[in-house]
Amino acid sequence: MKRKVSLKDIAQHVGVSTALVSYVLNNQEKEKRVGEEMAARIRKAAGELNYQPNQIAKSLKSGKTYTIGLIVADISNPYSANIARIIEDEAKRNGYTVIFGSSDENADKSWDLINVLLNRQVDGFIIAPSEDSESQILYLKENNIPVVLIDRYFPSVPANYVAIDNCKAAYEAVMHLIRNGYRRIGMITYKTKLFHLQERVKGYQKAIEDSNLLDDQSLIKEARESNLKEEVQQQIDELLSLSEPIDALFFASNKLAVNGLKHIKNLKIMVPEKLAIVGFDETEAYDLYHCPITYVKQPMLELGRSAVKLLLDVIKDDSVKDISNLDTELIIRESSGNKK
Amino acid sequence: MKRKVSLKDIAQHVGVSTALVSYVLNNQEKEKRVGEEMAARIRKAAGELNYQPNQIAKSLKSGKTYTIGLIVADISNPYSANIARIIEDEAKRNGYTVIFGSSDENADKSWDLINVLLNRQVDGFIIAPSEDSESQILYLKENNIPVVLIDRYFPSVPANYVAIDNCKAAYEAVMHLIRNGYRRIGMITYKTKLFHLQERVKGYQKAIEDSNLLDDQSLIKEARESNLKEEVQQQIDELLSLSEPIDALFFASNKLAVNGLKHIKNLKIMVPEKLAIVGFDETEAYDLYHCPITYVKQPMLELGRSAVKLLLDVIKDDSVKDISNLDTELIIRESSGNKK
DNA sequence: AAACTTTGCTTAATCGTTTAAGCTGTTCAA
DNA sequence: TTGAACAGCTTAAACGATTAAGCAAAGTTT
Repeated sequence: MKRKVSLKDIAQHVGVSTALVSYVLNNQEKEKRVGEEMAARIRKAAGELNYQPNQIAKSLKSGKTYTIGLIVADISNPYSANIARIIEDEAKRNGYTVIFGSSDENADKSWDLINVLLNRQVDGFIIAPSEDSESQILYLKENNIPVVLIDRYFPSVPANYVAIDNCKAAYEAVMHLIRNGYRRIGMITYKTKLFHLQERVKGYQKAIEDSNLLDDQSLIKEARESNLKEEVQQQIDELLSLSEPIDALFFASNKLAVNGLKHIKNLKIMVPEKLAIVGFDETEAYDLYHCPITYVKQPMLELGRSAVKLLLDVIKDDSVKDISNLDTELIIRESSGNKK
Repeated sequence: MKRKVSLKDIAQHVGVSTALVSYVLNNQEKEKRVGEEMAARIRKAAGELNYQPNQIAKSLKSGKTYTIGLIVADISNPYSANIARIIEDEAKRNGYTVIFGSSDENADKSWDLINVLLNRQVDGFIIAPSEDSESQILYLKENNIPVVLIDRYFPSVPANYVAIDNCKAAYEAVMHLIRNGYRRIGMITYKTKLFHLQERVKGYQKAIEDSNLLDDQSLIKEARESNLKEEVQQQIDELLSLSEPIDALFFASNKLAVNGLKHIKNLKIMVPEKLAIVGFDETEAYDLYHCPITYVKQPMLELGRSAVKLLLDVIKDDSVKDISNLDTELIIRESSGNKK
């Protein structure tokens, strides 16, 4: 690799010290009293030699890398990829670049990633924390490393976060089903301690209670990420073969919904006539289902942008802001239509 | 932010020079003849102080950042996100991290990104090049900056690349339709000069010719990325209202296919009875369509991994390897079933 | 003309590492 | 008892930038 042009090269080329070159190229000519003619010569040389400052050297000196570490569950998941894209754009708009890593919902991997990124001196983190990673967030906070949580957070860990009101979102989704005449509503979620998913269950339960429906715990099924496809299939089978089978099904994520819908399609169950469906989060797959799926839509743009803005604020003045939960929107389509 | 522990801190703590600490922590104690007891004390101190080396400083010294710059069209696109994830994993396995950027198929943005990443001293690039970005690749090559192109390449620009044989893949997809009895096969592609998409058209045409079907240019439609939804709809309408309408449709990408399928669903056209469909690239959306879509599957894992391996080879010894085109697989499902 | 002030530049330290070169003291062969 | 060989450490320069401090020459004030 051809060695890059450095400040020194310009200095030698013009016949001055590197200090002068640095002043001029950082537009400090006025404050630092650099001669007009000299400044012009330096700028000209920098242009001719196509000088590009070495950010690594700058970073070492300044202690700032203008880099954000982004840790998501899995960058190949549409939800993560979407957020990543928005964060990328907002970061770029502010002169930051993004280094990312996928934790696979695994606390060990997440810890690894945090360390790798810390060693690369990221200025701060945006993290969608995985289960059992409370201590990692605490560690960052204790060391005064700027962090903003996104999508999820731990009620036990005081930290800046940007998220939706999951309980409310689930509540509204289920209430919508109830209003449309459904009475036996099943829910499929992940087997996890993650607070935001617990909240979705809580919202579901609150809607059931508020509507004086039978609060039947056996209607709530928990699938494990590791064996998702099989467990979702089995759980749908169970929900459908109850003595009082379900007439509606609420999925706690788009991945769960897509897996479930494949099975429901194979079973040739009429949606929404026999079974109404509401999903969580967007995916283009919802549109291709024979009857478009109703789903809870998160304000992705706002989530991503707020996360970056909040992080940059924290990086700037280290103060803890708080962010209110963002509102979701229920996109109502045919899959949750009125019960015949 | 609490200042991090540096080599100097350890040195002072133990009462030795930083050089010694560096030798020990880099496991050069034998070569550099460091006393056993001393080495142990240094290691102990490093552990107690929780020393983490500053990669920025290392990079400045070594000229290596162990960072790969990844430029894709759009990280929120499932194809890009998938590749990104594979690249991330393979990079991590080799001690590299990934900085990414989305070019939005725009040469100016791509040039911006290259410069930003160059200033951050990435050791090399993996790029899915956008239209009209030949000069950028040439620039990198001229400056001996390691680059590997992925998914796409320019026949006019000699460069390392990892890609599939797009012509062959399209040929096989269309031949499959022909073998199943379809005769009027339309194709929807992007309006672009990008070689890999031209190749897909070429493969389509070759299949038509080899089968002695009517080579009708009006069956090939080109939609513009900027106005995709509307143009795809209109073009499907056109293809269906020809005096001799199409009985099969080949989409050059998954994004085109998903947009097209939404329209076809709204038109209530029976697939594959009235219209057979073959798509390009995977998406979970294909599975939820009432009749699962046949598609060309790229060997994503191999593409991503080969790209990283090739790049690391180039970084190591600067020699130009060549990579053969990888094979695709046609995943045959109901949407291209035998013509009744 | 002496005493400041201003202008326009240079010097050198610094960030946290790496690493070639040098310095001391011990051991051992001749 | 001299000096070569070696073990075990330190010194200092370097990577490429930033920036406080200093210095010489010219200009201004009294």
